[in-house]
Amino acid sequence: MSDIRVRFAPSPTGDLHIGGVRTALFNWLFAKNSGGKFILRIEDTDEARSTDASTQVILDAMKWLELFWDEGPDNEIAQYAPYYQMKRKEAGIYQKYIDELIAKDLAYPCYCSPEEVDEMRKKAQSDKLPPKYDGSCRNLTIAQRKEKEALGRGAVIRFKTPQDGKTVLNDLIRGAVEFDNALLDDFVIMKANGVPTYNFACVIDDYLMKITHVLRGDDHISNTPRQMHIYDAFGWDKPRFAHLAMILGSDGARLSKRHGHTSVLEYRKEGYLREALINYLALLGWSTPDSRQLFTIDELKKEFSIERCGVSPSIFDPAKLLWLNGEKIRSKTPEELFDLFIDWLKYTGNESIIDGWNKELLKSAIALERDKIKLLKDIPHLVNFFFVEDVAFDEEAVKKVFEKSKESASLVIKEAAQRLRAQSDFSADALEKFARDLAVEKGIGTGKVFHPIRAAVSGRTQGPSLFHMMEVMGKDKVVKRLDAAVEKFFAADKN
RNA sequence: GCCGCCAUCGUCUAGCGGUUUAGGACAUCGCCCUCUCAAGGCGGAGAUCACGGGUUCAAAUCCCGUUGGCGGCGCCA
Repeated sequence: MSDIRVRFAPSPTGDLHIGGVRTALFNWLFAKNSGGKFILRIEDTDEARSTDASTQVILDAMKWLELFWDEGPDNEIAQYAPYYQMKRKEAGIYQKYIDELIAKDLAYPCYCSPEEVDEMRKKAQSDKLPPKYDGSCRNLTIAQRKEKEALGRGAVIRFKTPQDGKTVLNDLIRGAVEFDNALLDDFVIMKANGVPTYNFACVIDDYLMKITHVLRGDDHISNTPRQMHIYDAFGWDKPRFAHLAMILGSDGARLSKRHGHTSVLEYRKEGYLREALINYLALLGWSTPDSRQLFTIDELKKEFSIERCGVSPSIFDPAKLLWLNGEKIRSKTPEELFDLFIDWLKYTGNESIIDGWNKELLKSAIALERDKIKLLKDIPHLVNFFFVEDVAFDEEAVKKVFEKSKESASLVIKEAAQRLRAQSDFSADALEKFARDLAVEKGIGTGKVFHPIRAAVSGRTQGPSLFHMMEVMGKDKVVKRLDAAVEKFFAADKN
């Protein structure tokens, strides 16, 4: 049993998106790989934007992907609970550490208004300096503070950031990254409303929850020196940091709505399998020396390592995800696929699609079409012709197969309708023999026999292997459909 | 503007100084298989390893610079 503890700490301000899941996945894989613990912590300190609905969506998405957490919401370990930062705030956890910092003179109240601070930053920027808070309130005397308070000015708490020297982050993925401390300002660690800011709450919680490795997107890399200073202020050991390269959209810009689906649940709705999404995401920023593509989730848990994570950003490629989904679908047994399809119908509220459909027939039909399924949502269209009362003939089938060679099509369908009535062996093999014999007997090509039968029975030019399809449909239905086709297209013909 | 990160086929990547005519996968194209559509098999095209300097007998691999992309610079996380 290792002592490794990692966490995924999303803020519930929207759906769980692709980048977020990738971070969650890598943390989870790392925990599983090392026998460590995976913790889920909800960072809901943005009161304006955080919503319960959003929290629920994140939890649901994690559960769908089966990225189960060892500790977190619904699985609270007393020693570390709660796992929601606002609840932790209410428990006074952060205030205690704020007080400690103030007592040590490592933090101080700042009475400047947001507008005033904004001015400072603008001025610094116009002087070609990094935009910084100017430290006005850094060395206020007690009397001066009282004076400001008397004026009714609310205060935030700022951290006294060291202004000398450099901070070196030894990133597990990137190596040493240096930051000049003079470029950092006294950032806010507690807002005027008493809620801690991200950079503070994150450190306190990671410390309290005994997080050993912080694996996160590299959009956090410049936050890291600030957080490191807080660890130092308390004299705490720091976790190891590892910053993952970002996932970008097709145009190289940050992944967003205009690149298509960004929410995990949208992928679920489309009929992607969790294995496909996980396998695909694992390949975005991680690889093995042999550049292998296909992994089961167990294999991923076994193979994953932070050392093999890449440093350069990657572009999200929907085409490859789609291919991977097909691969995963093909690796399922017909029973598994059937269950997956039923789950998908329930999830999307589309159960009525299969009303009246025979479940065994559906299972067989899915099995027949498996190689063609890219998304679970493809299934209804691929198999619905098995179940309809009257075959819907698509125009192409009628034109290409019935009208082009009307004479032979008519002959074939009429013969088939008549003879198959008496066919006792309705297995695919027997049916194929029947069709081939018919072709020889009438002196026409097998194509001219097979295609009309397919069109008559399914209404389409494309479909599963013809004779397996007929076997699965069964004699009654096949004969009935052949009769109907004769009636509809060839009734007037003499033969 | 300041700081940081990054830079190999269209895309994901392998490569960690010589074994490289830069390998694999997706996408794309062609052929084969074949009752259709897929799936599968085989093959093609696709990368002057962003550019420019070094270091070295030898560089995609190490160093510096340039350019470009991205990220951060909030009482957002």
